[in-house]
Formats: sequence, C-alpha cells, structure tokens
Amino acid sequence: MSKAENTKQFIIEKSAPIFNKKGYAGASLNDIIDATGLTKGSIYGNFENKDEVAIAVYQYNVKGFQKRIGEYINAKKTATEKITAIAEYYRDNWKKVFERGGCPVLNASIEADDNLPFLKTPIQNSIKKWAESIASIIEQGKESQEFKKSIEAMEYAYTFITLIEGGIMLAKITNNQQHLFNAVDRIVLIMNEELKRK
Amino acid sequence: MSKAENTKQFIIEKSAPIFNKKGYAGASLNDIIDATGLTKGSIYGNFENKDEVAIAVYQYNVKGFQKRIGEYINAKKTATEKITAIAEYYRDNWKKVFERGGCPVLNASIEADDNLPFLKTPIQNSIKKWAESIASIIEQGKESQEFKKSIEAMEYAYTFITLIEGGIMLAKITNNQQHLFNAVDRIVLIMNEELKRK
DNA sequence: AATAAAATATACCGATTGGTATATTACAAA
DNA sequence: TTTGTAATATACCAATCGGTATATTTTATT
Repeated sequence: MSKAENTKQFIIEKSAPIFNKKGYAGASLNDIIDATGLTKGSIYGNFENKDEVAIAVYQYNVKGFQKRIGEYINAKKTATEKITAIAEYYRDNWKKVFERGGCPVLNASIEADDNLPFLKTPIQNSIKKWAESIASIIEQGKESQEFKKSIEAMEYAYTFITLIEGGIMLAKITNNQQHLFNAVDRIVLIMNEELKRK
Repeated sequence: MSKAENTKQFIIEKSAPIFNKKGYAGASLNDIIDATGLTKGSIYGNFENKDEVAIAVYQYNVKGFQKRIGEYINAKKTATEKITAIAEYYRDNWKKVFERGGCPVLNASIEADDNLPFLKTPIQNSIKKWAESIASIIEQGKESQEFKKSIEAMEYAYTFITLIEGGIMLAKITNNQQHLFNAVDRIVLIMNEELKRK
C-alpha cells in the first residue's frame, strides 16, 4: 500500500465512528481533522470532498459489520445453525454495535433517503447484498432438507433485516437491549415455525 | 389563540416536514425562514432556540401521526379489528407517510440516540406512549376473550413497533413499499397465531 | 385617537462550514 | 546526494451557521 493509500485508509477508520454517530450532516471536517490529527490539506489530498469520505466510510462500516457477523455464521455448518448464529451475534455483540453508533445501514438509510442522494445507491446495494447473503443460507437449508422447498428465501431475508433494524432502533433509543433480543429471537422462531420441515 | 400562539403553531407546521426530511442537523434556520416566509426575529421571538423548535416540531409530528392512525383504530370495535387496522393504516397511507419524510419517531430516534440528548426524553416518552396504546388494545382483547390471558401485552406491542419501524426504513430506502406491507402483514399473522384464543 | 405592549423585521455578531491555492515536507529514484 | 514527485501542512476564501440587540410595526386597551 502506498503512503497515500495508507493515509486514506487511516482517515476512513478514524472517521468511521464519527459519521456513524453524528450522521453525515452532523459530522464536520473539523471532526475528521480532530479524529485523525491530520490537516485539511491532507484530507482533501486523499478525497475529493466530504461526500467521498462519507461514501468510503459507509462502505468501511458495512464491510466491518459483514466481516464480524460473517465469522459467526461461517463458524456454523447447517442452515439452521447459521440463522441462529445471526441472533447469537446480536446477543453477544449488541454493546459493541451500540458503542459504534448502531447499525450503519440503518443510520445511513434514515438520513439519506430524503436527503443524501449520493449515498442512496451504495446503501441500496449493501442492503441487497445483505439480503442475498441471508437468502443464500435459506437456499442452503432448502437443499439440505432443513427448510421447506416452497419458502421464498428473499422475502424471509428482508423480514429478518426488518426485525434486526427495528430492534436496534428501539433498543438503542430506549436503552433497553431486550427489544433487540426479542427481535432476533423472533427470527429464530420464524425459522422454526415457518422455514423448517416438520 | 393569541397572535403569537398562532405564529408559533404556523412555524411548527411549516417546519415539520423540513425537520422530518432533513433531520435536526440538516434543517437550518434559513430553511425555516424560507418555509414560513417569516424572519429570524419572528422565529426567535416565538422560540428560545433551534432546539425548542425541533422539540415542538417532533411533538407535532408525533401527535399528527397518532391522530391519523387513531382514527383508523377507533373506527373499529374489537381488538382483533383494531390490530388489523394498524396494518390497514400503513397499507392505505404509506405514500403520504413517505412524502412527509417517514416515521418521525424512527427518524428522530436514529439521529438523537448518539447525538441530540435534548430530544431523547421526548422520543422515549412518545415511544412508551405508543407501546402502551397498542398494549391497551391487546389488554382489551384479553378481557373480551379474543386473546389469550397469558399474553404479555407490552412485549407484543414493542414487537409490532419493531416491525413497523424496520419495515418503513427498508421500504423507504429501497423504494419498495412491499417491505412495509410484509412487516404489517406479519403483525396480523402474529396476532392470529399467538394472541388469539383457539 | 393615544398609548402601552406584544409581535415581527432588520441588521448585525463571532464562529464554523466546506473548499481551495499555495507552501512545505517526506520520500523514492537516479 | 541530488532531484522530481507525491503527500501533507498552512493560510486563506466566501458562505452559512445559530444567535442577539435593536428598530419597526401591529395589536389591544383605554
């Protein structure tokens, strides 16, 4: 990695929690400067403008999340265990997730949908990718005879995301992680009651 | 209503969609000035500062939502019908909700939880109130023998809110209202499968 | 109609915003 | 070790930010 690429990565990593906590409009260049210890010239030498930083930070945040939950999922073999691992991930890591400012997908979605067109496409793509990765687990379950063949994998994937995001929002604002636990428990319940072959 | 009270209300109404779309950090005083046609002096003659406007606008947005969904719910008699009316409300009004910038509770929650302490208490109170109003419907259903006596009303109320908020977020950012429909359909499904006496 | 008070408008404030042009420093190749 | 270039720092910009002090207008009371 070149020095510039290194600095670029450094800026992204240091700015990541700022954008996720304060939002795009709330995160100022001075915040980035303070967090990195760099100067304005260095920021703008590595990024065209604030939008570019925001996009890079969003991608970084999502990638980090994918990696962390992916480790949970990939440690399991069966589809049943993998879906259960999603719930386990949030049970084990809700605190760290909250400390980082919550789910980057949720945060960016709420701010961007009416206001930040340049962020919408990256967000939409990341959600689609996320849903597809859950759907592929469900498809695996169908092939392994764990789940019913008639199941619409993508529909259930989006339902799971709905529960996760709603649960995070509710748990975070009320300071009560139980709401998130209930949400992810329901994912497991839906799997057992609707996906599983009986 | 005095003239000042009138102006205050006028400012709130005109600023409401701005705050709900742009967020607190994104909505500037100039936005409020443009939307109202008033001047800075008039704004600050009726509100102490921007925070006060934001709080008043949030209360107004929530109150409006409560009124509109309340009309749907109060038009029904049985608890079963009332819960179903929640789903019907979003099916019928998703477009208007989206045009207003989405759910004010969701929007404000995401922005405030790490960033706007002055808004957290109003949000927490409105969520609690919302959950209690759903829970009271469930309690009504328990008394009328529609629902099982063993049901934890508040827990289900929060699950329904989780589904609604997650569904709105997903539908809005993907431009696909079906995600919201699936979420509210699941509320009805949960009612039929878990709340109802068999 | 005169007057007091309430409401709104005007004009300004310092601080901060995102961004740029230029100067300086660090680094790699010869 | 010199030299060209890449990377970072400094210094500045106009515009906008939230907020305030004061002037003006509108309204209600007598």
